[in-house]
Amino acid sequence: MNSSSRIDQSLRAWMEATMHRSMRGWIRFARSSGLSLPQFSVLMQLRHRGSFGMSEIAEKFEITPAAASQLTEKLVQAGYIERIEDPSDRRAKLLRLSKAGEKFVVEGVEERYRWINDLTKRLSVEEQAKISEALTILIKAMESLIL
Amino acid sequence: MNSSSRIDQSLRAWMEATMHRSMRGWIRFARSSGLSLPQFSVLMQLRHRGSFGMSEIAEKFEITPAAASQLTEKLVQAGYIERIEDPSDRRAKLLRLSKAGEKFVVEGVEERYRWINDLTKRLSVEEQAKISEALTILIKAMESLIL
DNA sequence: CTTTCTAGTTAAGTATGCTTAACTATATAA
DNA sequence: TTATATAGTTAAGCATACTTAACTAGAAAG
Repeated sequence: MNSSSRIDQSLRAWMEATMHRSMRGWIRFARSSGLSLPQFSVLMQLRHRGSFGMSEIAEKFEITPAAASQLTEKLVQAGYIERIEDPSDRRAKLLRLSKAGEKFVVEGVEERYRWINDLTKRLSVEEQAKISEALTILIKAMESLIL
Repeated sequence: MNSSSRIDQSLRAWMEATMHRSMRGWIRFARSSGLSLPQFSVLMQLRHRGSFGMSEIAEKFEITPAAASQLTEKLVQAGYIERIEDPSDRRAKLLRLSKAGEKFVVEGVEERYRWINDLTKRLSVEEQAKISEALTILIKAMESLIL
């Protein structure tokens, strides 16, 4: 079986190790800011992909449009996102991060990934170069995988 | 600021990409099996760390002992974990995966990481070697970071 | 032996994220 | 123009993960 090849093993081991750490930080940050995990996820998606329609939120998170509407409502109330009318279709709404939402998410990401700094500090310049190269390859392969 | 160095950027980009994909698969698998995300997380922890006491669950997930008890109860009912008396302290319970639980989690991990296969198939042998080497360095650094 | 502390359970109540159903408003098709 | 489909909202109800409080049982300390 291919799944037990050396590189697959390494990738899995790395992901196991980082996922735990990252998830914990993520959940903590969301909670400490008074947001639920789904709410925070919506903000992350918005940051990642720019603006979104309501129905795309519903689809992405596999919930009903009603739930999506309620979910985003709270984020609007909190001032993290703006819900504007789509000029090309007046039924539709476009959701996007507000200035405050942008700031909030960036801070969250910063906090979640602070440990990466501690990690890379322990590496020599040559090691860093090797890893950068490897990750660049991986990211490129990942992108082509999605398409 | 150090956080904008090349390697940190690569690591973040890679983690952003993989986290999204992995999380989605994780949530899907948990849901499709009728487990909540916290319940599935407990199973993952048990697999990762062997057996656990109830209070450790509570601590790990930052919930009350009462909640931990209720959480695990469902997993016992479902036959995924065994709750046995700690021989060294008869108040305490040791939680561990049952045979069925073990099988279930392994299948879940398999499903979650299937895409890694698709990814590595796209890489040349040299690329794979480079990445394996890089990841090995990372994993080692990660381990020393935890200590 | 008695007191106090610790591990876990149970029950009742709360919070909330989700669903369905009914609705408004706009777009599209006949 | 009328009919149908689509985007989103609102309200009511449900499921459930969580809390607190009261409890049992065993360990540790006096």
